[in-house]
Amino acid sequence: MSGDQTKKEHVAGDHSADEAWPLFVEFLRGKESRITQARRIVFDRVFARHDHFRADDLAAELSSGPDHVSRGTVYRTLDLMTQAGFVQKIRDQEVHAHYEHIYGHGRHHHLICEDTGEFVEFSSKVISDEIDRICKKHNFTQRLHRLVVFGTKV
Amino acid sequence: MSGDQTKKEHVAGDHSADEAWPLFVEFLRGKESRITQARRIVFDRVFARHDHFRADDLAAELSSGPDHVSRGTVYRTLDLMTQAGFVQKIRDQEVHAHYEHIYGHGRHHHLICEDTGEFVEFSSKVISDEIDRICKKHNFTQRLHRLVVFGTKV
DNA sequence: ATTACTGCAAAGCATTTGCAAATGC
DNA sequence: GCATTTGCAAATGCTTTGCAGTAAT
Repeated sequence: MSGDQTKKEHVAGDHSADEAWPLFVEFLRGKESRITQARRIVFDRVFARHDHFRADDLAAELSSGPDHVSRGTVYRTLDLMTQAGFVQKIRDQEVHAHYEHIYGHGRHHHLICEDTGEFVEFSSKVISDEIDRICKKHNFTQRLHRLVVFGTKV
Repeated sequence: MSGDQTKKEHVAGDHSADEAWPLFVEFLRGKESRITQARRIVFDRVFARHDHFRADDLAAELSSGPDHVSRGTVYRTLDLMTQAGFVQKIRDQEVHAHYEHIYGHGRHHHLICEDTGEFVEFSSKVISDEIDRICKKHNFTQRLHRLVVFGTKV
């Protein structure tokens, strides 16, 4: 294992949720939204996990047991937490699979404007070389990579 | 408009489909699969488009009219074309949204092993700097970027 | 008390699948 | 003629939503 691989060793009763919670409270107050039990439960569970997770899994996890929170509320809370910047949705914008034909195209990447939906394609040898280097370092055989930049065209 | 933005000026009766078709035929033969009308229609339509498209849109487009092909067949053909390397699915692997909490985490990217599902996180200043440079060049204000590398861990 | 939030179950929606009929070989 | 593929419609699986009841302010 390569030394710089991000390690995530956290104890179960991680207290980062406790640290972060007041910030979420502030965020909710700012939106005239309420501080509820269900939101606290979801918030804690998100911070108890230190991996990527699916909204669906979290919802399933919380659908039974003492800290019961319904599916709908889990999704709604996750959305709030995303707005507040506590979680990131790994696949924002792209709700469904998109395709493009690549015959005769070079591999390229996209700048996607969140206002208009326009996109600009670009490619960069600097980036592909760097990715090659990183893969080599991690003994990883690359099949393809994908880079998307979200923002706004000024 | 920036000069190097990829322009895609193609005439309607683009002939790249005709050029590429024999290769697809070869691919299908190699799999003992059949060369059918429906496949040809989908193939042509994909090449007639020069933008990103959704499988669903294409299916809707082909669900009526003279060149009728059913939804199921569109999806199945798109899958074959992906295997054959004529199209790329912009969002492969990730069928549903994943989340991760980012409080206290630096922005990072992932190498995802397609065999085991394992992933390695990494970050690279070289890459973020290059992206900044490209955004600047295109007068683009970046909100976030996402980079994923698919492959196998050896 | 008022208003937002929750739980539930139903609706949505892209995608997949089963199966009888059609088509390619 | 036989096997694969198609079309259709039903099923799937995640996500969203409407609404009546519940909790927060």
